[in-house]
Amino acid sequence: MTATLPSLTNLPTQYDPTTTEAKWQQVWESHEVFKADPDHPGEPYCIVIPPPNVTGSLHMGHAFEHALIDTLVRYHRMVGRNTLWLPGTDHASIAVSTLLDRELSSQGQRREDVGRDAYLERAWQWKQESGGKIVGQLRRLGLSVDWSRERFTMDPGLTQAVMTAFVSLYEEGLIYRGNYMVNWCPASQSAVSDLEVESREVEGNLWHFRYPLTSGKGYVEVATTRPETMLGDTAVAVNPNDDRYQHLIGQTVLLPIMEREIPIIADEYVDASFGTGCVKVTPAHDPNDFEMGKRHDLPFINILNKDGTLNENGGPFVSLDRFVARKQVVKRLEEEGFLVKVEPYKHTVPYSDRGKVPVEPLLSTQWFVRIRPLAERALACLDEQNSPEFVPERWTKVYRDWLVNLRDWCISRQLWWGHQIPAWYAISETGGELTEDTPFVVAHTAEEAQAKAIAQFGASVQLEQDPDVLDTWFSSGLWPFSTLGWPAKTQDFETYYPTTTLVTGFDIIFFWVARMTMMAGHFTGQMPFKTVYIHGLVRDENNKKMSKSANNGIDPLVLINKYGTDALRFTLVREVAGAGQDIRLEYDRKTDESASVEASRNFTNKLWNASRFVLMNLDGKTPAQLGTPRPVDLELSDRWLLSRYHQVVQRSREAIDQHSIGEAAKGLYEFIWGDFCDWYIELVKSRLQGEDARSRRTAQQVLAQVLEGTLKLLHPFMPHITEEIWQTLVQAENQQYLALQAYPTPDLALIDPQLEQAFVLITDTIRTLRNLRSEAEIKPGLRIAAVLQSEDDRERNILNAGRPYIQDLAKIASLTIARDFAPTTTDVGDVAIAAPTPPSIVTAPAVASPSSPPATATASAANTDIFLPFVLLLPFLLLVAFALAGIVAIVRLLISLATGTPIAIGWPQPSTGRTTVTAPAPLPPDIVPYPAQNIAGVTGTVQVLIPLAAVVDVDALRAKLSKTLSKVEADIATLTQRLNNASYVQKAPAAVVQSTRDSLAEAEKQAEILRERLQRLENS
RNA sequence: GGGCGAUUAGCUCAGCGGUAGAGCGCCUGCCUUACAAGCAGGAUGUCACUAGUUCGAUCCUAGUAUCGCCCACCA
Repeated sequence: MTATLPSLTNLPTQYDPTTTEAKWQQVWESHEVFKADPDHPGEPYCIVIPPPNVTGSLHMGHAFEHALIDTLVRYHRMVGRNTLWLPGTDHASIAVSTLLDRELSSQGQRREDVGRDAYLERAWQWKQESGGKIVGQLRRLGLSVDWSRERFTMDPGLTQAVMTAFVSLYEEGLIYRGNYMVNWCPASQSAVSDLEVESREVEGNLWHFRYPLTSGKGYVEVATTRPETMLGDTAVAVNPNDDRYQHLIGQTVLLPIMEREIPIIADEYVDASFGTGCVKVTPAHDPNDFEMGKRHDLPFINILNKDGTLNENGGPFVSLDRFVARKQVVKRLEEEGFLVKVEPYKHTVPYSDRGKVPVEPLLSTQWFVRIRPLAERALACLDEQNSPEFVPERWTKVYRDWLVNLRDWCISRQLWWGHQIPAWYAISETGGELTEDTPFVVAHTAEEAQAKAIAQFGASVQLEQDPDVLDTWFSSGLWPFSTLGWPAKTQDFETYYPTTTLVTGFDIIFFWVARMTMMAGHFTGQMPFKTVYIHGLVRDENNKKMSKSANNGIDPLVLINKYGTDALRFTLVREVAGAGQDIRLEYDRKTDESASVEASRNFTNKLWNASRFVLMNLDGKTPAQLGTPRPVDLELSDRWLLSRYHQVVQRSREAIDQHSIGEAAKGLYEFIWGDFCDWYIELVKSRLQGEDARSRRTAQQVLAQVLEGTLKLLHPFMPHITEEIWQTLVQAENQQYLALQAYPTPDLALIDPQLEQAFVLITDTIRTLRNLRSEAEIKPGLRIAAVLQSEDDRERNILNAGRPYIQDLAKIASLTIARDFAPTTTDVGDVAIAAPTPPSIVTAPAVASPSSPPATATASAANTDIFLPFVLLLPFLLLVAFALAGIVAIVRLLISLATGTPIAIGWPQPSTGRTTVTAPAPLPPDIVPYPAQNIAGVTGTVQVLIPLAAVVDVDALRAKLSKTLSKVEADIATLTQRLNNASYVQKAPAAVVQSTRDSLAEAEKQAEILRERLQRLENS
């Protein structure tokens, strides 16, 4: 047994998440509880983890995302699906390279100094040592992943998949190599993809230059934000329709400094209305100019080295850094009179995502994926089958628009850590050097490449593998199927592919989701997942995006250590009701406290203590040993709780099925804290302590049954605490886990809205009584008398059925339920002393329960504080009442008493149950005298009175009644107005109109009661 | 320049055509034998603004404002 059954009396009153969570994480993993089995019955349910970077450490985004995924996965596992959640990590080429390069440079070295092999050795060593950090931290989240299937993007199997994909795409002409303009990051000295570039708005300048016409007849004026690029200008362009410059087209200008004669060309790209309408053209350093250069067959002059310094084409500025050169170019142009003006100019500059420096558009030879065919296929799946389906739906458009505009993908990176490109160059064909024109072969392995090359170039061929590695996202794009064994047709792949749901953030739709759908569409012929659940970001306490650079991250481990994993997870998940919305996490950086996580922690504690209470009252029996309660034994509160329970079962399942995970979490919170703890547990206490063995047993059965079901319902959200309690509750044998139990199924026959509605009358009455007590400052422990009056038979029946509950929870010693008050007010004060001995039948309900001491005892206890003559007077008053009441009432009472027939109540019973009410009370007297001194409230059409010796504060009471009355009168006005509206009555649904009529009737009754109350107050 | 989201109690957020909800915070009273990480009671809102649709709008439509995000090659 994993959870020893603790001595119940010694269970701590505070739940300790730390040891409990560590214990279950260890047990689940070591017992391989979440190991998937392709032969398991049930429809497969598979999620692959969005692989975190090996460089990473756990941040709040991970915690949030994994909390969501784990909730889904655990739920579906319990629902009976054949479930696999596959974990793993991503090699993060650029991030790791940056890290290692920095380490090297701190030792005064560059990666070239140590060499590729040694560098990679360090990288792997680093991966072994610190790469596991994130995985260890993930374990603290208690995820139900299958660790036996953990993958890393550079595992042999996944590398095999990458090679297969590359070679196949190459052979199909979907990968090509060529000299094109790429985004060059001078910091990492590598090409980066369009996606790895972010635009930043900067306060820059716009420099205006004059380029003299070669003809000597004047100048053209151009403007630029990057003056140094003028060194590589090879043309000036104007719009072909720009009348101002028609005569210049075809002429030339003399490029200052470089003294190069360059043509004036006409190109549609130029916007005649912007600036002077003349544009300098630098085909090697600007994407638009590159296109113009191609259109007009201009020379491409590269002026930059890989590190961002100027090369030999930079003329006098060779080897200067690009930004130093910029200043000097401007200075020189100014000196030579070519600078027209400088104006401040706000514009966007592309920055490298990783390197955090401006990228340079640079011509270089790179590998590209021809993206259109792949994108078109993904688009077809989306348009024809809405696949994948995005939740929330609005992301579909974002995804779609991106695919439509997608351009070829540069996949080569001038780095060493990653999948080295499987292309081998026949350097022997180009004098032993690797040049742009060196012929090459593409192959899965070096051996295969050798064979291919020999066939092509002869036995003496010398090969050299392409030094570059692939963009990390190339391998990530294969993740949903490479992790399942592709390209091999493994059983895992056959069973779990395509996966079910991908859960990720919107920031990753382009990077990852689209790459996966494109790759999967091409290689597997289907979309890799059925749905994509897009969640929002976790923002900090100031609603700022958490980021490393802002240093505003909130460490999940700090909160886990303080409040527990379950509390943190529940907080994150319950916040997410509006799916896809960002969530804000409350946090105090001085104390590392979070009010919202604390609230969830308090909830775990509430569950813990409620469970303690149940366990302490089951006589050491398990739910199974106690068995299911017999329907005939179920009391009103039992049936109410079961109705509430089955409703929450139904709602939880529906909510999770619709990805409304937050709503499910909140529903469970309310059920557990509100229905189960605040009401049901309080209601059964007297039964558990009482002498009615059958009632006690039934209460135990219901408690046990509902607690166990609730633990199952809550388990996907709070896996540790529920497992811990459940193990104890059921005294689980070895290898039995809550995580593997069946998720509850609602029994719709037990959901009884009418019964719940009736119960609300009882709870509202209790609330009203408590309210009155509180306002009259009656001591909380004091048991008092109270009168409930309603003309409605049904209401009185309900109240009578709920009599023990009302007496227990509102601490009422003697409760009178009356149809009406006697027409005369009696001054009861003096008569009280002379009251005769009470007939025993009347006080029976109060005496029945040990928790309700006899009225006389209460009254004597009350004497010290508030004199309660009414209690003593009751018998006498009742005699008066009998006299005043009609014969009918007496007859009814006598019949009821004589036959012992239970009083039927006015709502339908479950088909299985007998129509009984267990409340032992006799039929209440119909008419009672009106207590002269009292405080009163109203709920529904029930008048609630507490007789007092003296009303403490008449003014306060009057004010309160007046306030309530005016509120009710306002309601009456609105409702009347609505009902007087003919088109409303005509057009609105009948049920709505009826409920309006009911509301009006009730409001009018309330008003009547309140007016009468006020009237009596004035008279007293 | 396009597109998206948000705007509801002091704070964090649910809700959604039929008389406004929760948690936290606040006020009052309680160590009531599961829980003070708790219990009971209480106060609090022009549902951003303006028009429209509707018998009826916090909810639907169209604008406006503020905040935030994404995308975009105007030198």
